[in-house]
Amino acid sequence: MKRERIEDIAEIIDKRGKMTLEQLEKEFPNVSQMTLRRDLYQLEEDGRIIRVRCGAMSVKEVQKVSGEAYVKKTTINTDAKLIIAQKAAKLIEEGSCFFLDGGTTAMYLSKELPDINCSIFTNGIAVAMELAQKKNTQITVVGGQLMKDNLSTASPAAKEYFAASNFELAIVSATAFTPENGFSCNSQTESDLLRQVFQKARHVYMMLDSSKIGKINPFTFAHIKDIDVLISDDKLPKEYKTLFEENEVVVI
Amino acid sequence: MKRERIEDIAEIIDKRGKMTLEQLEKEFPNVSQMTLRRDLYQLEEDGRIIRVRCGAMSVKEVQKVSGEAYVKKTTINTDAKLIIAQKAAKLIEEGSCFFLDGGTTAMYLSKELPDINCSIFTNGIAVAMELAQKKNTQITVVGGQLMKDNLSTASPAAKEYFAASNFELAIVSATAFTPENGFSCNSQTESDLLRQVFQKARHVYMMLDSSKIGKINPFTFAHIKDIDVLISDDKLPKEYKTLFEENEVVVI
DNA sequence: ATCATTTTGAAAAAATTTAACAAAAGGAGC
DNA sequence: GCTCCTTTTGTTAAATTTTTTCAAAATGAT
Repeated sequence: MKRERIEDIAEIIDKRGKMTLEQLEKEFPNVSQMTLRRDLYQLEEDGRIIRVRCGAMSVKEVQKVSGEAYVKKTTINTDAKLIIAQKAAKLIEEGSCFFLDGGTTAMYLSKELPDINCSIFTNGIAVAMELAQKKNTQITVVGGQLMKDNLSTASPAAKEYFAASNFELAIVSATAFTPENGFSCNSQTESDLLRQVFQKARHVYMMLDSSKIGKINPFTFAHIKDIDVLISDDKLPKEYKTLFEENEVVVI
Repeated sequence: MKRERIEDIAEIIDKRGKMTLEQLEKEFPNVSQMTLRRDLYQLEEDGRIIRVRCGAMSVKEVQKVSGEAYVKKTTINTDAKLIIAQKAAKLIEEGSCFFLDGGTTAMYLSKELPDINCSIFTNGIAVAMELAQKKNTQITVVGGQLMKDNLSTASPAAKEYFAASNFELAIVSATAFTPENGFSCNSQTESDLLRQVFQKARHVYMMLDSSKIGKINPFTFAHIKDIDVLISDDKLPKEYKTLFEENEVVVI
């Protein structure tokens, strides 16, 4: 019972790389915080995790990123992004073929994604590296100039790039959304790339965490009517939900 | 002053593996605890340490503790690769524009490369991530299918890809070399990509650690006459050195 | 030399972590 | 099944660490 729980904790920390105590409490609602703390202590003794402020991180995670630079994960709206990623992961079918952007939410999705046979196009190199750990996925990186802030690539040559590629689904996220300005991001080439992607894809799933609503970024790449499914978190305001639904967007 | 202190802190933490704030205060008696905290925060952002309760620990240390999976790969002839990388780093000039492959040696080079203004094309996503840390480099990722074993991309569409790109220098490494079979690797698309690169580049620097000499891989992408400079380690046999020099290759 | 920006220090405020002890749960032996 | 003993767990309070805040000092550019 105890042993089992500790195993579960280790596993979940390995998978997510990092867990706050708060998150662990949500995962294990029937034990107290103190018990979880004691479990973490033991896992630290076993050398499987490193306890940090507010939680713990996986030793494996640190080792994994050893080749590259270990980049601190952004903690902004972590929970929301995770929830969205988990929802999105459930929508991916074995054998499918889709485009995934290079954002933070996509990073979470990469981790949550089961190791199924599927083919993924991405413009995020961190996403690509994460996906590379899976055995059954086929990954294609869209080349182009690297934007250091989000580790994504974008290139005006995307059009030629996609000429011989096919994917029926695009899963992307925006950095800002308003009903008037639609979905926007802060890079023109990225915006262009996404437009190309949308032309190719038959279906578009938009991952949008609620903190992005009401914000505007310089480059709009899509409007409500361009997407088929909106994946968001619990805090999505009702009026937005109905707005999307009125436009025939499935809100999850 | 600040930068220097942060460097010192990083060094001492790397050296000892772990430092409490209390210990750091003794090491740096003329700054306040708060300053040290802020320094640690920054080092964490840079990915060099992990802050834990009461202090911080070195990321390197964590990797050492039980890091066999990834480290295994990188310890084969590590010294040789580092030496080669350091030699290569000295050859890079400010403002230059070059192609760098995605191999392990290139990874070392990325780390050794000074943060100078230059433009780099690469097909290695781990290399790209490493380079992304530098402020002054411009990075372009060559897209294509991702090979999970070496985290490199390659695509038959490379030709079109390079159509509008220019670089005068290519810095690559081979996984095998014999005088008869030339430089070879074990992926056909990678081999094709490198041939394209060689057509574009005016000069080619080959990084070859001595352990690769005498080995043959399935796909040859270059011969002695195709390269201009050979960067190797101390264990390069003399007969090979003269062989290269006879073919007008500069051996470093 | 002056102004703006960055860095630093001190103390208060806000956490999180540890400690302590009692209650509950398991388990061995009869 | 029951008792005793050990292990595990939960609650609360105490200790400690971390973060925040704001003003002073240092730095650097014009």
